Amino acid sequence: MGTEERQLTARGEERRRQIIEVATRLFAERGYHPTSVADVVDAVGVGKGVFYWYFPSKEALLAEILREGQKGRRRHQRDAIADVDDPVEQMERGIRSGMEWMAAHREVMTLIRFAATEERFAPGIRKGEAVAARDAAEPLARAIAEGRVPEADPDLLARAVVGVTQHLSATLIHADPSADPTPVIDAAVRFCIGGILAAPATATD
Amino acid sequence: MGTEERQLTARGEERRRQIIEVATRLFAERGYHPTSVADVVDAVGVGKGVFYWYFPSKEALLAEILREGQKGRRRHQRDAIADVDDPVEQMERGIRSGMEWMAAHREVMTLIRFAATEERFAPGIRKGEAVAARDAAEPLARAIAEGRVPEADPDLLARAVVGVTQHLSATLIHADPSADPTPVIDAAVRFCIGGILAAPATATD
Amino acid sequence: MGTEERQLTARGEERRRQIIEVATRLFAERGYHPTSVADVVDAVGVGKGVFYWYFPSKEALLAEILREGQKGRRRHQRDAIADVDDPVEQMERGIRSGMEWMAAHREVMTLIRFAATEERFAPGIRKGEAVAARDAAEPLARAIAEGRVPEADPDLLARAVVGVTQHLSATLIHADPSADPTPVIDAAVRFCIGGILAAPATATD
Amino acid sequence: MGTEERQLTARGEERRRQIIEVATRLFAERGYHPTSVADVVDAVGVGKGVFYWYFPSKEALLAEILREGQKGRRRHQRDAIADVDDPVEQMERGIRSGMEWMAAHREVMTLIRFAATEERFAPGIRKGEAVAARDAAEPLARAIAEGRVPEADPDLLARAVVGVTQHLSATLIHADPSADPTPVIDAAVRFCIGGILAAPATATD
DNA sequence: TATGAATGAGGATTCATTCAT
DNA sequence: TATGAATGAATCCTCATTCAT
Repeated sequence: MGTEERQLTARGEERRRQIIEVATRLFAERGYHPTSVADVVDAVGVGKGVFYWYFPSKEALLAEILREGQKGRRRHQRDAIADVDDPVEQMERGIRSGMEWMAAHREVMTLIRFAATEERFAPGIRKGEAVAARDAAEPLARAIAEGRVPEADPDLLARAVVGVTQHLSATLIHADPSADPTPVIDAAVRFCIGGILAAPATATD
Repeated sequence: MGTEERQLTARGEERRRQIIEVATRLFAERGYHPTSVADVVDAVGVGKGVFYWYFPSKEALLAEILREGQKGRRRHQRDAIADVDDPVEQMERGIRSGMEWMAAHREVMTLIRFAATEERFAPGIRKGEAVAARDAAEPLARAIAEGRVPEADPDLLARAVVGVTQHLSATLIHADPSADPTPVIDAAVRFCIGGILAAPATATD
Repeated sequence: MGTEERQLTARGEERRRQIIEVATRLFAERGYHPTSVADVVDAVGVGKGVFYWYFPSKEALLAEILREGQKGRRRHQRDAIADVDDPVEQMERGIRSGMEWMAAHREVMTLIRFAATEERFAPGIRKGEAVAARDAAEPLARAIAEGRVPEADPDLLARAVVGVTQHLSATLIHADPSADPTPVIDAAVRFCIGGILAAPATATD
Repeated sequence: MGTEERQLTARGEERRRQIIEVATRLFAERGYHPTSVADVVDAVGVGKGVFYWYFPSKEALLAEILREGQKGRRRHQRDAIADVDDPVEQMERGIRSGMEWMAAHREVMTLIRFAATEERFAPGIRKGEAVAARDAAEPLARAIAEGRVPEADPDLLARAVVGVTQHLSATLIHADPSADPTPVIDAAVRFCIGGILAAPATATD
């Protein structure tokens, strides 16, 4: 009976969640590798075996955290633009909601950024990023088709936006979690929309 | 006699450099933690003692790689704008040269991004980033003062630029090192300049 | 209440038997130590508690399998010679029936051979072997007394027979369970009878 | 640098041998699985890492012991019949020398018998046994061709001989290592030669 | 009877670092 | 300078067994 298909009771489900939360915090604080399984179970206050009752390996736990994180971020962003039609407003809302999510989940974001640098986890991250870029590229493509945004590669623009939002989150917002992130988010939106609307270089010549 | 102040012969200097290069590659490929000192010395083809002759610890080696990397990037960027006066052109040249450097040093960039996620190395990275942001903020501040760029926090704009360039490097340029990075760099420049020039939100109201 | 004296219902008896059979198979296939109690209960499709309801420990389960196996083999052999008086024919029938039993219980035989090599279980195996040797030695002693077999140590001859039959079972018959074991058994009988009837060394001088 | 191709110094070679010897003893005494690597290195009086300097794994160490053992037994047997031409005398000498080797290496023999019962090691053992059977079958085939031994499958006869010698070694000789094994060996030779010379069943009819 | 959950000692293995030569 | 060898703490993981329900 593998760990995967195990049917958990309510109590079990709670334990599992607890481990995920504690591990997310510790991994983000001390790093994935420097944090041992023993650290995690000690922090949870259970025996070592419990970990392996719920997860097949430390690696699988991180993979799950990453998967959940990327899924959560995507859902949050989708919900934020669900009731909007205008593609430019969708873009703005997407940027804003993405940053809000990151501000609220800075630990998961740290792990995602870590995972992107380690070949064992990078493929999963890249896939999630590709999905996110596709999500963001859709309104962009529409806006371009409508002539409201200059012709450009929507995937590239989407990735540029991700770069801005992720980096500002990581360096400015996460640096002081108690501060109000709104000004940074506003600035990020402005910057991104400006970047997207930038007339293509050729047009300037 | 500590490792730090050791006076190396020419041959020693070469060995040291060789270790740094091999380690940079291995750390970037497999991850810092998953790569053992044994892996490094085996790849270099020397005994373990050699490693500890040149570096006091594995951690110190990574720290050195990071330091060198950040220094190199800064120098490259400075050189690129040395003979330019116009702040807007400085910004553009800075963006461009920064991305060129990243394209040519993707292994070091991977390590920098990793190091930013691990508390042991993060302070050094943050310091380097702050310096980079200050460097970039200087022409920005000048441009703002000259009225050529709308009023905004130069540090924030600089960081947004770093986010764009770093992310596009990591996801688009590094993904296919054999492809010509110029189009991506051009688009990044356009995006960033557009973002910088974006009229402040207040102006839109 | 110890596990030993537990009074089992018919269903309980069946469960117990099922565990023994599954465990015998798994132990023989993967080895006793590499097979975990979890493997056994998973294969049976029950929870872990069930195991410890029927057996006090994994070790006790193996001991029981071994005891049952040795008892079964002995009974089978005894039944086979019950209605024969001639000691030489008894010997032949004993060899034949012993090999038949081994062919039909190769998993148990694997466990017996394993147990003989591990000090925790070896004493039990040795005792069983001594009994088997005594069983076989009895007709031998009679045949020697009757002058139909040259003077020799009956216990040693009995053990030689066990060696032949067990090894041929393990290497030739178990190697291809679908093949007809009769030719091998015939040859074993011939070899053993020949060995038993061999004139003592002294006679050759 | 894998453990395999490591070039050892004289001191290293000695260490390696020491580990093999201590492990052989402990594995045979307590069983392979119940003996931990820690037990081995403690008995040798070295740190835990030493083990993995010389062997890639506990399993590899056992495999090596088995390989060496089978090679040693074969060499011993070959040497014993090197200067003999007569196939019947070769058979006798082979049986005798095989048992002498087993008497002198009862620990290795215990491990071989254990390994034959565990699927991870069994293939190697079976291969070794096939070789041994082929070795023994050669003089047998010759004797049959010369009409000095009745027609029979030489491989089967060879395996019967192995069964006799191995079992008598394990149960009678190893039981009391201080006793003189000669009488048992003599009896084994007599039994085996008798078995080999036994007229085929068909001839009796 | 039965199960899911928990325990925690123990096991194999790794690895940064040191040391004798 | 350089190497092979050694160290031993630390790591991930397993597993026999127990327990609450």
